Amino acid sequence: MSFTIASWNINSLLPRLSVVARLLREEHPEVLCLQKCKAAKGDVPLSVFEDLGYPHSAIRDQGQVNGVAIFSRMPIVETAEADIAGQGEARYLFARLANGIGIHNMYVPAGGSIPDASNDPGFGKKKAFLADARDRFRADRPTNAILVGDLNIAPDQDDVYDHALLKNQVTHSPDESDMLAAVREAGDWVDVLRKVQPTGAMYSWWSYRWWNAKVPVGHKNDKGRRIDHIWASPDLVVRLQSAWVDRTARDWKGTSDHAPVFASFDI
DNA sequence: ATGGTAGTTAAACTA
Repeated sequence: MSFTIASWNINSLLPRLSVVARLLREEHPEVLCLQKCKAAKGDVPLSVFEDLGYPHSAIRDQGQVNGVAIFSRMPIVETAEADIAGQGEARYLFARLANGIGIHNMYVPAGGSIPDASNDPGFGKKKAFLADARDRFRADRPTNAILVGDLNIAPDQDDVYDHALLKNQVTHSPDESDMLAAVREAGDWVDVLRKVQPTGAMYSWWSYRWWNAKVPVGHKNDKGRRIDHIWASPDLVVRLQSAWVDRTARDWKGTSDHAPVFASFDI
């Protein structure tokens, strides 16, 4: 049996219900994790997802900001929230599926505009979030688990279109890349997108300002960054079939500035 | 490419 999970920073769910529906109809993953829903829980039309074959859901909202959600074909048997770093924001949601797999859906703070906590409190908030996430996984090592989300960090050289330019910018600075590695190592997580494609350009986000659909992957004007991630615990990595970015969804009319990322497992 | 676009919301703010 193949189990496919998708993750997408949807950049406001309500104006993008039609693109979400298109993704689910075309790719029909078992689970879809969303970040940045920016919708109050009561405003999410669950019937739309039911009609698409996703009757099970878990939503963590924060009014019209942040917000994460999990939609599933199979029942969700357990959910948990965590207030990471005590920031009081809706950026993390856990769900255990009926097949036993635990899903960690995470939306790391973007981190301001200067990659230095003493000059930008936004970057300090990002670092505090990552430090707490690291400590939580160190204390409770995940098994039979998948972590997905917009982690707002492109850690490797090949995760950005211009390493020399971006190494001094938020999303690709050495400081935050090191902290992301610490989170991953604390949980013994494996980056499955890079397991499938260890080197070479791979991006998941392009600014609305700089997106150019005509530019091929890895071209110098393909101004993307791989900030959306899928990690798996070692016991699931041995079941990994494939992992990919659906870059075509970035071309759709009225879509998010992120592309959805996928991983499939032989369960 | 120190400009540019999009969403929420009604003037800036975040991304």
